[in-house]
Amino acid sequence: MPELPEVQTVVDTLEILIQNKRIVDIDVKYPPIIDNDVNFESNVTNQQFKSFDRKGKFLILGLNDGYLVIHLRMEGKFYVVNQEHTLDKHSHLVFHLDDGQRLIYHDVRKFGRIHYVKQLDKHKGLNRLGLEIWDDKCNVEYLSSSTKRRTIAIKTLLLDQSVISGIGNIYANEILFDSKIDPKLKSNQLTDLELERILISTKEILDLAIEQGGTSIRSYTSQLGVTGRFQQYLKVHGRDGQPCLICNEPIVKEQVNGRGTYFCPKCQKSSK
DNA sequence: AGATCTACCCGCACGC
DNA sequence: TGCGTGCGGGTAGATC
Repeated sequence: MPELPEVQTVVDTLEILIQNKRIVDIDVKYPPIIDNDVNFESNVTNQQFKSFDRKGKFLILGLNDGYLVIHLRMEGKFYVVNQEHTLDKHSHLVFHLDDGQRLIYHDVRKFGRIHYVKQLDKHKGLNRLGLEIWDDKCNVEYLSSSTKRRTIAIKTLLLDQSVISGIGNIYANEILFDSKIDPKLKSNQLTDLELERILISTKEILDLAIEQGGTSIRSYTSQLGVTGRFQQYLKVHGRDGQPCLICNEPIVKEQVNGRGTYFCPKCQKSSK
């Protein structure tokens, strides 16, 4: 499933494949993918792809006028294919490009959303995002301003995109294992030292994951022919029942706020 | 008002 | 083989 590093991979790949290509026609095969009203096709047709960015897990494709703000959610992906390519039933949106190729939005579970906006500050989801981990302002003071008066589990807080943007379930599990913190610990019980460890682990893990092209789990590949290699670095996610790589204690899986949570009960034991 | 919780979207994978 | 259920990112709306 695409998380921040996968989205970055998609951005980088699309920039190479469709930079300056013009959209000559659009087929919307499954309209709920499009968040806009009926004007989507007329707003977007005849525009070129000019810029390629990411904010949190949102993909931002800049056009001559306005932007496509895209969230791939669980299984959204893009393919660039030629005219002969046969579309399967999960291809929901087709951009016909001026070089004869087609940009396909493919999403088995139809969870992804694509929104056209004239200005980026008009997009609700983007406006809600907190700082990126690489932002100089994303320090212990910033994080503790969120944690100190909140009682939700620290793992739930890490998944809150309005605090630090871009951390998904896989990485939240990996970050807390790396920083040896109990995922169920209440946010307001963490010390500044522990918050500092979280920030360091988050940066290290996301940097490595981006370098490795993201994580491919289940069916997800960011682009035909591109497969993430981060899965081989996963230390706890999906390893329930298997020995902890540090202490050999079996990794435990529990639900925390409805999300699958993997941790080592020994290494990540809370003293509180 | 702000924090937290719950339901919802959807289709595949899995287990009985 | 077939049916029920778990899964999950973001958001809307309910509830505390």
